[in-house]
Amino acid sequence: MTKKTRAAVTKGERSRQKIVETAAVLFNQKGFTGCSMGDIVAASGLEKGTLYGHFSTKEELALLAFDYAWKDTSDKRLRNIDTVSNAVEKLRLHIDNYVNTPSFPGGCPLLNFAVDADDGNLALRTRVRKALKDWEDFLAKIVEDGQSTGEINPEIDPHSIANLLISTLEGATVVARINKRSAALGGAQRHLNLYLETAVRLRTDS
Amino acid sequence: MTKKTRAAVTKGERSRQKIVETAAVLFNQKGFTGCSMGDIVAASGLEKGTLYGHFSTKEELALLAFDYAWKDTSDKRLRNIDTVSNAVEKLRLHIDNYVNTPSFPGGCPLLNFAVDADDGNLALRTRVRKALKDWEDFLAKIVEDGQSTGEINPEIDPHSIANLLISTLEGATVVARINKRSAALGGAQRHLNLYLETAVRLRTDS
DNA sequence: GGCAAATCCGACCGGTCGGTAGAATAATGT
DNA sequence: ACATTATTCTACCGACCGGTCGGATTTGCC
Repeated sequence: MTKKTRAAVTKGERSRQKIVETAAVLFNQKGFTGCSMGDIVAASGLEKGTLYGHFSTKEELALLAFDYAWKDTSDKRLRNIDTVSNAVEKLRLHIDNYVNTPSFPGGCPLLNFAVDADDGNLALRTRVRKALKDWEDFLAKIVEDGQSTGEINPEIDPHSIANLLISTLEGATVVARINKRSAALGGAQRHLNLYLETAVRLRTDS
Repeated sequence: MTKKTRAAVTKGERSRQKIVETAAVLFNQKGFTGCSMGDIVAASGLEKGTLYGHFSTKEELALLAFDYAWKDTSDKRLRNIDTVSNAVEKLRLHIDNYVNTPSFPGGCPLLNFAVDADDGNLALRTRVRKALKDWEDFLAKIVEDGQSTGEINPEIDPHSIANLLISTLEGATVVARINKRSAALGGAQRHLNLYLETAVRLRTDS
């Protein structure tokens, strides 16, 4: 039963995971420069030497932390999207997930890391850019599929729609965070849904 | 000619101004925690003792720096708006100013300081919130005036429109910054202009 | 020119930063 | 049981952090 296969997970792997989870929250809340390795030590319960046993620099840890935070965020926003076949309905559900699902602690990681890493820190910026590209491509693909089935107006560029959805949602997130009220998010949702129905969805009659 | 009135500005005031200008750029580019007082010393040409002769803490300087950066940004976005009387035209011009005027070094200060200061730093957050409120009120006022003159659909809440414009523009700014391409800003402008014409402006005929 | 006030300089402070090294401990294969 | 390896802990490093302070220098006024 032991063989060469390990018992579930090794202890080091568990520590490693714990560090990434802790760092993801802290970096997302306080920013890369605003969060010290000491903060992560305090919050994780592990010791500094242990952290550097698993990751060689603060930046390397930040990259993994972003990946973790973004995967969590991304999964939430994509929930149940594969259960609806209608393209416009997929977009509406995505918007609803975005607006009504509690976010990763500290708010949208894409926003936080983007603003945090836009000066220098090339590796982190590249990671953020890829995350945005994946998101945009995912939405554009839905639109393209909708255009193929004749459900969506074929005259609109899929990437323009994707960009608009992302921009509006992220912007509303910024405003909502400043105001500490989610009104802006609700407004964005209403606006986008109306936009989808009036300009994106292809009218089959009238 | 000398009297008690000083010759233009005193030297201390010039230094003070230089410090604020330098700090505004640096804080906006690198963030509050990402920018050290040493950085400001190096960039301003003045010495540390001088900085603390004018400002007692880093945070106090950051408050003034934000005010400076925001005033500069705000002025640019409001350029020529008082020269047009039409409400929708004012909004369109504002959007155009936002999209096509080169921003303060480091990007929109509202965005940068908001993300930077959302953990702790109450004073700075309050400042940011007020800046957003002023902006929102300014746009809402234009909409209200437009409703009074019968130019704008009276059924839409002025603050909802203001919020939507701000959210969309700021979100496009985030996306554009990540991509290092302004495509998202152009897309946002086109979308908002269309929105203004189809849903905001009150049709007088048809 | 002289004098006081305003301004500036730069060495210095304790604390914290990211990062390191090696001893101590826990897990594993036989 | 034991040797080996994987993992963690503790103590420490030089650099830099925000902030201080007394002396040097400039400035405005008579």
